Amino acid sequence: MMSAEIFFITTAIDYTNAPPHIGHAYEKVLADVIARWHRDRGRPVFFLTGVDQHGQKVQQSAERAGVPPAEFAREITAKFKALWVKLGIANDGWAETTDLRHVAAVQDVLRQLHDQGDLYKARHSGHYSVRQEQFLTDKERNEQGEFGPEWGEVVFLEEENWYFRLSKYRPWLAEYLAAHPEFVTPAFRGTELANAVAKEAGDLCISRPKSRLAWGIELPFDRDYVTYVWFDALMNYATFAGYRARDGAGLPDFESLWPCDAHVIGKDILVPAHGIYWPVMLKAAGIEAMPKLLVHGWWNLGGAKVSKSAGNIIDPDVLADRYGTDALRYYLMRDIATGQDADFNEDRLRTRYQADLANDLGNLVNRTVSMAHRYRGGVLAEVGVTDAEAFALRELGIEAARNFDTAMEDGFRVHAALESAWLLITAANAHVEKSAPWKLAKDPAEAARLDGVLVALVEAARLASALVHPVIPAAADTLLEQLGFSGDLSTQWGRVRAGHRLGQAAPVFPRLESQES
RNA sequence: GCCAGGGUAGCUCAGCGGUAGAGCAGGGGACUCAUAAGCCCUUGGUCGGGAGUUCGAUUCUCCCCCCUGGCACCA
Repeated sequence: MMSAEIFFITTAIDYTNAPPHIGHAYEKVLADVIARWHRDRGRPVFFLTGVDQHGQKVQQSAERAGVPPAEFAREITAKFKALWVKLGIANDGWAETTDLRHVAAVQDVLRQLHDQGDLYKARHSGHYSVRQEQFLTDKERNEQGEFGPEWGEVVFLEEENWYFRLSKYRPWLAEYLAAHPEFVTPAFRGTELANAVAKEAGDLCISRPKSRLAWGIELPFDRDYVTYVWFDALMNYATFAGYRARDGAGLPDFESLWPCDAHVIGKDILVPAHGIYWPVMLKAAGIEAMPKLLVHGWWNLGGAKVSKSAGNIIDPDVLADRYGTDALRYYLMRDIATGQDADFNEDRLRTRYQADLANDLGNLVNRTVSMAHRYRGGVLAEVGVTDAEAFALRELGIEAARNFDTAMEDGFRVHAALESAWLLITAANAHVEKSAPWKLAKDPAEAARLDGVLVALVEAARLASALVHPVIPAAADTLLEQLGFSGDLSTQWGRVRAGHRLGQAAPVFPRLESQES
């Protein structure tokens, strides 16, 4: 009953019409880092991610590939799952929208909304592109007022569809946003959303006739239709958290998870999907507790948006192979301010790896472990803080740990958190130079001081490793193992006990070969 | 067009009311435990332009200029 509140975090589910790129990877790593950070601090976490498998583009891509949509979606899904394993994404739940448990819950919600009068059927007529399979609006007309050749054959079509009474809930949403500035992080995205809500009008079309799109969840009250995108995709955050799940379905207990503490999404799907449709859907379904959104920016390439059509896709799988999972995770977290855009640059990745991971952190641990072995046979004496410099390092370590957590709590500013960890790492490296253990080792009268220096360095290296663990989990585990603190993720200073034995030193971040890649 | 973000050292970017910051790159130095890593010192900026508020503005307000997005189912 009084168990610690579970931190529930999700990512957008990825669309299975094409393989993953760097943007997908960034989002999952960001969510994973936040999840791991909570776990490392002892808070229970439920981390949900997954794939969106239905819809028109999947159906089209499948047709082009000459396979059934289910099979096509399954193949792409496998690529996503494999990449998440490779990148160390430690999700607790996995959402696939073709999952029958999801389908049943979605249909149940649709049935309720239908019963309570929130859905209605209406006839729409207009210009329709056969090639793009969508209705066109005046926005698609060119300067001459015509639909361009990119739309192919355009016909006038009349079609009946089901609509959700979004407009009915708009006043409620506007009020909710005004009263809950914490709904969206960062704040400026909240402003953007509020502006959009003020302009939003009309209802939401939520169906497609099966004659036009068969690959979707059937409307339980009108079997000629499937539900289109929103109720299918957005509901995943609730259905895979156990919403309306049957006993024994193998899903979590919804009551203990909801509301979601962070829906990690890209800036492109805040308005209108997650910022408008999603809260209104929840409200209509009778869920009062609203989730929170964490909206991240994009990785651009040379200032240009990454897109398939521009042909500048960056393959995270290749990067992970080339530099290692942790190096890629570190770069993705360090070189972007959460919420902002950044420019992806492989040279920067290499520089970050070399300077930060190999030279600063890796070398700190390596030289520390090495000296402990060389001067003390790998066993430390228990020594309190003996001199002013060691005391200053300890103070700095305590401050770094505090600042790390503050940065994470305050808008999930991972880049700032890492910066504070690196202040400690840099200070520890400086401490080596200032105390010059190699000199102390030559003077038996300085034995106690040498003990103190080694203890302080091990403490600092251990604390730094524990702090960065959420970002570079595998490497941090190895660093801690070398320091003789396997699995100790405490962010307290003062873990060394008398007789503490260190592991063996070995470079955790080998220098990059000078190469053109 | 509307809305938003960005314009800060050669490069990539933090900061956002109180004498301009980091990393990388460049220059110099002392050292040797270590992945020839690390440490110390250092060159370098009228913080896009203009006006205003203020004792004081890179930081707030207004105007303008450039770039990038969102407003259309691409993280």
